[in-house]
Amino acid sequence: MKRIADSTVRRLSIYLRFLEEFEGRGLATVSSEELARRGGTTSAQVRKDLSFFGSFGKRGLGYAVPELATALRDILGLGREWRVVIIGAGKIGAALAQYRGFRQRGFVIVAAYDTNPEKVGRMLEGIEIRDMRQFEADVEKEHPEIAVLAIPTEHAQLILDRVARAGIRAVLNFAPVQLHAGPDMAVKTVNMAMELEGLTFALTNKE
Amino acid sequence: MKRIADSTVRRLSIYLRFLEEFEGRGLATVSSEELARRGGTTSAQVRKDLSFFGSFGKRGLGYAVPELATALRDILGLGREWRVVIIGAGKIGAALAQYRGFRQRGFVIVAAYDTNPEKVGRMLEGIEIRDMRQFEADVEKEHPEIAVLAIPTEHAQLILDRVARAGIRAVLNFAPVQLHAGPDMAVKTVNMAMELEGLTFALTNKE
DNA sequence: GCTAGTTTGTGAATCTATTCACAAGCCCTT
DNA sequence: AAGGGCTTGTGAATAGATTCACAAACTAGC
Repeated sequence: MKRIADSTVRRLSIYLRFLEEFEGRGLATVSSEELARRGGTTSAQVRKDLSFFGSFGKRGLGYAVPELATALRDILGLGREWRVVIIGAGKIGAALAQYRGFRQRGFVIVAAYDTNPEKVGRMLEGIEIRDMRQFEADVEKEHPEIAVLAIPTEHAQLILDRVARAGIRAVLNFAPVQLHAGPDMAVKTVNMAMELEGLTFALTNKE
Repeated sequence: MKRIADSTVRRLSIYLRFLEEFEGRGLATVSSEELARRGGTTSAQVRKDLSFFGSFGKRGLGYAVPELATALRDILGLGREWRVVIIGAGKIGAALAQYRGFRQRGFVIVAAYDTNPEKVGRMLEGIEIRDMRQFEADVEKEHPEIAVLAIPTEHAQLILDRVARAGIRAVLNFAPVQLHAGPDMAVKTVNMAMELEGLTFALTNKE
């Protein structure tokens, strides 16, 4: 398959969100124009994005809402459940563990891990906190597909390597550090400090 | 000033992080090649990024670490303190309130706001939780520059409008929704569900 | 079943970002 | 002070993403 740009995938997520809203309201069809307005882009962009994956619309009419939603869920891999482990049972881990957006989208958090013996054995928002030492054994048994790193910067690369060796191929990283991984890994970093710096840059260099 | 791409600003943040690490280790100079390797880009990209803002290096030698760090802090607007308010004293608000990366970078969280009377008056990680009803009056007195939205999706656009009307020009949004704001506003959205969807897309469409 | 009014799908054109490639400048050695 | 070895800064070339623009395909009204 032709390589799809990251920005395209992000927009597909956005479109899907609106489609689900429309689905809830019982709307039957939607035009690229309407999706574009809501998503802050252009109708040509919407059509181009969709055209990478097929022909979903009817000329003169638009897109059938439930069908397009299903198609997008398929494309994004959301037609199934994904098992997620959270590594790091601190405040960020807790915020993620209770985040409604995850379960809504089919992400099931199977466990949290920590090295702190004070925390191991307790619960984090209803999720069991396990000893990081049993991580590899658990992964072999339970086969989670995604790991979320909510740990201090200094351990992030080490833990990423462990996660990769254990066989998990997708990682969402919240440590404010650039991680390096092999080409078979999908790693996304959410760096809140960096986002804030984008804002201060904008404030500082305003016209 | 010529418009600078978002991706360029992100990379400047990354370079700055490495420079600060090098500064701590007492290294005097660094080459674009070295910065590129650490930051996962190319040396030409590093030099091009910096060239938008001036000439910071010495040919044959590289960049003086402390000087370049200072220059980048200046460019990114990090040479000063920024006052931040957190709106929403839930789990995400708590995670942000205690996030070390912020204070390290000169971001001072002056207050958190919530509408829940149970929470108002209590503390969130050492930060006072105030009634959202006093938000506008407080902003007029204290002039925070940045608002962080850690609130449910359904209120996000309404609160953004209030924040804008109160005179705050920069917003970091954690609600998983596309927000619309005037051109004088700088709004960044961190959408964790969307990042996860980028991962499931990668896992699903692997070669 | 014909016409008017829409809206898609997609090549071509444009715009933006990245990479190439090399002259110019600096340090160090001799 | 001259030559060799690096590394920057930057136009030119390339690659990538977005927008334009229009033929093709559909609906509805008559």
